[in-house]
Amino acid sequence: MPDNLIFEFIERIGYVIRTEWRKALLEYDLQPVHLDVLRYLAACNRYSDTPQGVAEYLEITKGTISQSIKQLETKGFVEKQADASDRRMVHLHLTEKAQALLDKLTPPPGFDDAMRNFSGQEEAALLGNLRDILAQWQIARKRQRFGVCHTCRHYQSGGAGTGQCGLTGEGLSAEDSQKICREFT
Amino acid sequence: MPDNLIFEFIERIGYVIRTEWRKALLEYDLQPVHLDVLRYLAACNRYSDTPQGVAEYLEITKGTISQSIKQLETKGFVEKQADASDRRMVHLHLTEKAQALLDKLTPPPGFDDAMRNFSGQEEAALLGNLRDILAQWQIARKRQRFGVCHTCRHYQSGGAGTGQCGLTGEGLSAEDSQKICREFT
DNA sequence: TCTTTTGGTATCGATTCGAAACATAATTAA
DNA sequence: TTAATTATGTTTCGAATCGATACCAAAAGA
Repeated sequence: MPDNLIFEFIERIGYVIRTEWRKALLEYDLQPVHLDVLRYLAACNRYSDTPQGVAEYLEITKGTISQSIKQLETKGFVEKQADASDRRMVHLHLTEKAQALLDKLTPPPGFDDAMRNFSGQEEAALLGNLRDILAQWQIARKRQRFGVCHTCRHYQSGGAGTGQCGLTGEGLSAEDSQKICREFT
Repeated sequence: MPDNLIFEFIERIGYVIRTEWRKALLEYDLQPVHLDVLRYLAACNRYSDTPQGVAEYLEITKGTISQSIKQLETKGFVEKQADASDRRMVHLHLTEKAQALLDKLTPPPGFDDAMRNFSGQEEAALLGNLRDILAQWQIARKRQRFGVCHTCRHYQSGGAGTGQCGLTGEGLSAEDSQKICREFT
């Protein structure tokens, strides 16, 4: 059962990642879920930086995530900004304090050292395999899909990495195009 | 930053694993930590199937794990057995109900499908890489080491997969030798 | 206009988790 | 032997997660 072994190792490494994070977060008086939220906000685009977007990505109910965001706001890691056109919506922005925390904890202490013996070729192969597993699994799960903007069906290239979203009509910078979008199709 | 990308993918797959488990466990009225405990007990040997062993492996305080084990016992997934020689110690055994749950959830639904396109060669390479990362990281972390019995310094081979533990002097079956031990050195 | 949908918040109960205190048994030192 | 220390496990406390549910307000549709 080689499939099972691969699963076991990914799961165990994942567990160690969470353990390292949990211990590191104690100093900041934060819970694991808070880091998950911050990591998502750092990676998502401006259509997806709302409580609902966080809830869908983390597959947690919005009522629950509302509480976690409240904590993050109180502690100065997140700022809320009302949407200009839709008064129901709230956009969430990371503070510098949050960015510093992410820089420190991604990847967690020691992980990079563990990769030191890998060649560039091995890394590329490993990365490709992991990407495949995740992509195939996402398809099998048939869940709400999140994807990187510039690989979306709505994305219209405008050259030099910039583009336009066919769904909203808005222009997208090169940076925008690299981020995760909840409207991804 | 290819290291970072590899980390990101392992972390994300790990997150999806936990999400699938969390949803599946709702039906059984169990929390994620309960499955972690059951998985450890299924993999550890008779020197390590105690509350303390669980706590060390999961890197959670023993007071916390004591509560989780209480739940598992009440719900019929675990049975406690007093140690014959040390009256402080308690050994934890999985019930058939627990074994059935593990069989169903490991790996979680859909994961095997995601591996379908891999060749035997690719799988072997991937497995080797993951094994390396975990091993190197464990060394870098310098934490309490857990390891498979037959790779331990105390293990003395007796042929045909069986052996003897140089620490306790006890005989070890072929099955024992494949399990995780907290006395691993 | 009326209804439905969507985004967000608030509250409840069960549970996790770290921390600390505690009880008991085993081990070590005097 | 006796006393101090260490190890295993339980209990209790407070803060937080999480699912479930109800609720409010704004937007979208009929």
